[in-house]
Amino acid sequence: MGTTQLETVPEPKYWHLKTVLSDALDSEFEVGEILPNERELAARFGVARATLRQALEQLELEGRLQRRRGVGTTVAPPRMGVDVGGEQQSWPGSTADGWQPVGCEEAAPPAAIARLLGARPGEPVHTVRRSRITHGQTVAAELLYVPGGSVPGLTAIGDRGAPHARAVLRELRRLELEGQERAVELGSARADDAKQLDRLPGAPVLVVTTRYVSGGRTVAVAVATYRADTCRLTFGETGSVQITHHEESRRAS
Amino acid sequence: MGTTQLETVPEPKYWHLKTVLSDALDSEFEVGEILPNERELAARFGVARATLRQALEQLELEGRLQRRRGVGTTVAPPRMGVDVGGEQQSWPGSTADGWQPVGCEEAAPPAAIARLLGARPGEPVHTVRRSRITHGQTVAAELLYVPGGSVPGLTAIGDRGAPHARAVLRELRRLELEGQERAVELGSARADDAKQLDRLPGAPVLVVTTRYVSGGRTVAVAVATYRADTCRLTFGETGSVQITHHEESRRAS
DNA sequence: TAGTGGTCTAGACCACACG
DNA sequence: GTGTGGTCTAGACCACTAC
Repeated sequence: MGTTQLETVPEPKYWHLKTVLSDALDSEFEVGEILPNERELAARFGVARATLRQALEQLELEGRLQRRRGVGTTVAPPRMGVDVGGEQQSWPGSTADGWQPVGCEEAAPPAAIARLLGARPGEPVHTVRRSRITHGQTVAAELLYVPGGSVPGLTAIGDRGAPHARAVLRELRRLELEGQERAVELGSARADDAKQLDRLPGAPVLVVTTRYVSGGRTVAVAVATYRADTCRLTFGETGSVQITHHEESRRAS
Repeated sequence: MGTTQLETVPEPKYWHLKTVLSDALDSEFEVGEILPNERELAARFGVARATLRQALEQLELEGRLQRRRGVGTTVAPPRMGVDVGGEQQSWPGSTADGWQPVGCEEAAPPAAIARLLGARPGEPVHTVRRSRITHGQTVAAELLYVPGGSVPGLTAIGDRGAPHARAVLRELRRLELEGQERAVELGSARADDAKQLDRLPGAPVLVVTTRYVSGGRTVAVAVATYRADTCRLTFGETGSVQITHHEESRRAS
């Protein structure tokens, strides 16, 4: 990537730096390769470390880099496409799509969720925690809120374990699914989700909120947080859209 | 929000600060209200301005704040739900959903797009630029790539204006749409998109890539960048999912 | 123990909006 | 001009990983 000094340009240094690094990643580095450390890079480009970090942060946000404390900065592989079910309506857990229950507890959902579920604020509901694992990596952490009224077959209060989580999902599948609504937005990982995703708290995540409707009522709400750095959410029938935004950004000359 | 000094805690100051500010936003501020400036806030909390900014950046990423240079920091309204068509397959521009053509030019698409379209690298295609305006605000900027072969009705090379963009869309609608695939990922705004969205370059955006299929071939590819700070993408039939991640984060006590 | 990225400081100057 | 957020610097120390 050379020892190029940055010229005096009207655009921010970190922005220019990002471009230079991005090009270098394409031409001079392999996926998984480790970059020189931040102090070294900053010196090489003649900028303060904070400025360099601003460029690295953007590249990490775009999924080009992966940084791990105590280890170093490596070139990230292209984002993996993760299907989040565009067409077919289905209950969570009905297919082997990489989701696996982690645990379950009875807890009062956030006020907004309680409102959606038509539950009294503060009333505890089944709260199933799941992980989605793709290519050996945890790509999403989910909380599924199920009011007791949706799964009347369950009597005993949960034992907080994966078996009980599976029982809740099993009961849910007995209902006829009439429809579901989905929304995607940007968020930052809470401490618990971050731990599950092997990221630091505050890491950028894509939050997928799903509302399950049966019998004209909202019977469950799922909030899944996907790692924004490594995932591309796909909705198509085949999921074969193979463009990454990173490639799109490099306009042809 | 008081003059509380931060105690010595094991968690990062900016993270704690974010929590404090978030609570203050809920209880002591109205939407649109302007916050004290950064130097004032930093002094009030006894931290360096850079540390305070780290907290503000996160809150802006989550759509809680809006910062404008030369103006100040204001409390953002809840994110608006923007429908990106979950069920119905439709050509772009077929309904009055807020999209409006801005211009059109003949240009060589990025290599990845050319590959998808089955076009030779470097071969120019119709490139339609559109804006999506919702509630008076530009929420998305889109580039729609249409190879000449997909719209044989068009003869003359474009005049780079909105009329020609409309002509391309009109011709596209003559084809029978067989299917479409969609993907969503996190990106940062290029300079041109940022300008269209009234944001600074590098602002976080949700990139929606759509592949349109007709006659077994990919006849068009659209890359739409949505403002991640102000938008929640909805895919449901009615789009009535009203939870925001911000509300979800505040777990009930 | 050595080396990495993560956090934090106390300044400085710049670009932009508004009166 | 004045005040705002945006950029940048040159340090310091901390938390974590791996040897």
